[in-house]
Amino acid sequence: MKTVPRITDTEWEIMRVVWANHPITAAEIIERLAAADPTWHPKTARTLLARLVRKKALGYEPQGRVYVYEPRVTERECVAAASDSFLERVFGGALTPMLTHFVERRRLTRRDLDELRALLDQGADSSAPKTRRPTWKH
Amino acid sequence: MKTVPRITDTEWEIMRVVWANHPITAAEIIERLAAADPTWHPKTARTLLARLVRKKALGYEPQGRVYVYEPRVTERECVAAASDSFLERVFGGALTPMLTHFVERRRLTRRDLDELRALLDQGADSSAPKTRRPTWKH
DNA sequence: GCCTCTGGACTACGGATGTAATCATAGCGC
DNA sequence: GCGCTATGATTACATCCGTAGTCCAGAGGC
Repeated sequence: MKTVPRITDTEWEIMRVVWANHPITAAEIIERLAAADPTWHPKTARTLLARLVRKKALGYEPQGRVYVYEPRVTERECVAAASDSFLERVFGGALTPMLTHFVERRRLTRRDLDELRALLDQGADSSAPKTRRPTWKH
Repeated sequence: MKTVPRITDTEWEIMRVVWANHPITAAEIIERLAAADPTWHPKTARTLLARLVRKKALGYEPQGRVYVYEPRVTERECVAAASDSFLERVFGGALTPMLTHFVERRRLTRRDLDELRALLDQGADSSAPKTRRPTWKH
């Protein structure tokens, strides 16, 4: 099982841009970041790009005198890793309480609910390792 | 809206022990941590306790010559804050994709599924907020 | 050809984090 | 009474993170 590098808060913003637009130059990444949030400083973005390369979350290819970036980890992998880590940290690994928590926040539209119901129906037949029950009651 | 202090990975382990067992002394916290994971070093735990007090996540009361700790933030608050932050970071704030992701991992028992279905049904009755549409896209 | 500008490389720096060791002090066993 | 021990206080320290600034070399304008 491949281990993905740990992506930090701000790094996620960069990764999302790259995943959605690769191959992409630093200049364009910076432009898109700034479009979404004008407080992004170009230097900061470049530093983070370098760090992501060092972490092997991104790769690049010199193209003339600039670099063109590519993800070296998929969004799926990273989402899965971050999700596992979150689940473990906050819910002690217990999946159902976590889902319960989110569903209870009731910010779901009727359509969301239908969608999820359909998903649950599909999921009904799969083998399921039991999740660790949390010590606290929900 | 009260802002809860940011609880880090290892701090969560301590907080879970305190939430489940307060009021509780440092010695007992350390004992419980070590029981769950023998690699916990007492000194490390004490450092983290001090930090959690500084962050006002915990409070204490001298009881003879030892401290008795109490949470100063509820588990609910912290779970909600951590969940929001996770949702924002990894899913850009989009709730349904997040739920979809977890349900798709198919680690749910049939009973979990039933439970969730029941929850969804409840949610459907109680005002599906089509007026309070969130700003983020699904 | 020279100067400027841009893009990547390297440097900076305070605060957070994980992991612990050292210090000082107050009881407790003897 | 006195030293050992447990407990909280203080200190340590390498990394990581967010946020930039400085340095240097090549490309282009003129």
